[in-house]
Amino acid sequence: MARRRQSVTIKHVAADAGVSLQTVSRVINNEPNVRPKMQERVQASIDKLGYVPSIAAQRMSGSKSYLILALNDRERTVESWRAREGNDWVDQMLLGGMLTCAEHGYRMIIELVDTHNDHVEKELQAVLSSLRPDGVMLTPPHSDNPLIVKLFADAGLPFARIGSQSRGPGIAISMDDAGSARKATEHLLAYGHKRIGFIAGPPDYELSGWREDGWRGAMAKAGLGTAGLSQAGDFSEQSGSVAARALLGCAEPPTAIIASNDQMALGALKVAREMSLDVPGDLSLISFDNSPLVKFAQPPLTAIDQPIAETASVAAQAIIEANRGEDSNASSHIVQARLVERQSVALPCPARPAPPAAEGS
Amino acid sequence: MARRRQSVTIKHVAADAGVSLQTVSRVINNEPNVRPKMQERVQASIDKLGYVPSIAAQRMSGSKSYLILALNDRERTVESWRAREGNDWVDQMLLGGMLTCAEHGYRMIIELVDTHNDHVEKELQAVLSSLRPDGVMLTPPHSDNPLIVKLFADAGLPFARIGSQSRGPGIAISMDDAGSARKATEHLLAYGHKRIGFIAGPPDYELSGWREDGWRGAMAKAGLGTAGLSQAGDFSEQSGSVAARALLGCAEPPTAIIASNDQMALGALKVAREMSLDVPGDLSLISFDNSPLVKFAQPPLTAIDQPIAETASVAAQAIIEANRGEDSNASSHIVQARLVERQSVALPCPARPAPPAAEGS
DNA sequence: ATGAAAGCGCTAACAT
DNA sequence: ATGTTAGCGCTTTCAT
Repeated sequence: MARRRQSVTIKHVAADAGVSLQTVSRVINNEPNVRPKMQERVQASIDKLGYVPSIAAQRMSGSKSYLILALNDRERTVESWRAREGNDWVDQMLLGGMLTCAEHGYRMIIELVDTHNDHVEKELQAVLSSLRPDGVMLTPPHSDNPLIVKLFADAGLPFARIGSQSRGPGIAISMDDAGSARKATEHLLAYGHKRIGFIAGPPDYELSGWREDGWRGAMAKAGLGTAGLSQAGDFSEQSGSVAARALLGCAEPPTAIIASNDQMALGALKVAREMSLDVPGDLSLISFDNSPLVKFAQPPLTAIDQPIAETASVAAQAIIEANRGEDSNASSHIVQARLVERQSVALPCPARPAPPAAEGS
Repeated sequence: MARRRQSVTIKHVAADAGVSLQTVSRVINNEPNVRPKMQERVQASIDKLGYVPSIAAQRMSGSKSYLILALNDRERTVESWRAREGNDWVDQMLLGGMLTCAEHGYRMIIELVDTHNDHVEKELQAVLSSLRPDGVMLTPPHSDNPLIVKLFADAGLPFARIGSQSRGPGIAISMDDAGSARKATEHLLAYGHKRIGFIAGPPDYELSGWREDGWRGAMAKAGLGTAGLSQAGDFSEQSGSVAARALLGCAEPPTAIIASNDQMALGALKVAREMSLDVPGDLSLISFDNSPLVKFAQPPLTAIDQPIAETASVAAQAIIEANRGEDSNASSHIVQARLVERQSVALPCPARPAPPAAEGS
């Protein structure tokens, strides 16, 4: 029962082909100095015996581990899994990252890190020691964590910072946050909205700022003010509700709201319903991320799609290139996001027969 | 830039503690024959240097790899990821499997296998050779694939067959499919339904049969017939619609339907809407799986929750136990599923003030 | 263009 | 209870 079948090693291949281990190694790694005939003969043996090198052994002798780590925030990830609300960013990372890795013979391993813990560094160092990955993908909010970034930089390990635009070590990969927010704002502007509210994300996520900047920029360009039209949340539905209440409760409420993520948009939608505001009749709504959630909302929400899969794919490619020593001069990438139109945007309320306003018309 | 920081090895620890490599090794692995004093001294050095053994090296010298493979069907998984419809079984497997693995110092790696390929065996053999995992988790429809099962059995590798009840090598882990279907049926029965339709899954999934059996059993026990009340689908929404149309279009249509998965239930829901049948007013509906999808349906669907996370957790534990040589006498596990009540079940249509029936009252 | 030898970090088997 | 030796499967020197 315990007799584990001895698998075929480089020795078997060498013996079968009647060559030295070295030659087999050269063939495996596509190294020069092997005559086509040899190459062919060895390859035949490899195929015949079904030989596949052990990555443990490869790694041991100073070669690659063909492992790429994807670091996610433990608490946030586990919570999202438990909530079962259809948030699928891990799946999208797998879709983009794992498949791209596989294409190049790499493997992606998800690792959850506990940032609250004050031994983050130790924890990460431990993962590196035990797995010796060839590269790492950082996701927000780790992508801009100086401690973490420094650690990988010092380790001389290629790493990608997803959702980060800051300069510094590692490859920064972001979607065009400001541009996307601008796109959303312009979409609303085109519908004739003038008072467009914005629910921002928490300040420890850099992208919160970019998205807000994009909105502000588009408003300014249209000659519109933004005073009293911005509220910050923390990405939770709850906080979206609070922000929406503040926005909609003021003297001159917005006719449209852009929320920095789906959850907060859903929170805003709830508040609209409580206030008997029809979406999109009385209030237009655009959210960021486009997780499955918003497709099933009532009404389905128009959203900026965050291209997580593509981002992860680009990250994987960049890491693999770095591994090959191709010091890709591009140390930062931008992946474009697109606006997915659904049914939460319409002409602004005042443009249609509206209920009498509370005061001053 | 490329100067990869040399990480600390067992040698450094040994030198620092002034002992032999072996002693350090014994401490790491909690082996006997180390005096508490020594143990303490070595541990101090380990902590001080932040030493963590390299799993590559451990694996090389005949020890474990601390890697557990989770095999998923490539096509089905990728399709589900691309569809972005909130189907979260991969996340749930990670939630249950990965966290449990982590608790025991193991790591879970997701691997997608292409069953359509006729070299499945080669593909799997290659993964085994390259990764040398300590165990494998099989998911449907692989759990009952004789070729695959035989391969792992021959390799002497501990493996779990998730969603399988058949005897044979490996640890079979299933939710109580028949029991759950019975539970769903009884729930409907309790509401007074007599004609309860069933949309079965495709026959290549063994659980399709069990679920149908459970329904049939409960009906029989209640003295009710099932003739003309069953239709098979293939787990797609489309097939659910077809099945529902067949069921609802007959002379004596059911007042309630149980669908073997969420997608098919959604298909049935769509048909009900097309036929102007109110759910649950005119038709009660219960689905299987309880993916996020059904929470957001209109109305939210009552469903049997498939406890994927717990199942994966049990699988991981079983594999790890097998690794420890604890030949757990339990070669099969059953994880209970529960019924989540939402708003798609009500009294049967004829029991309430109903629109005049087509004929016979 | 090929092969032989040394060693990666660790543990199993054998001393002591 | 501790240390020594050999070897896991592979790649890197360094020969030839």
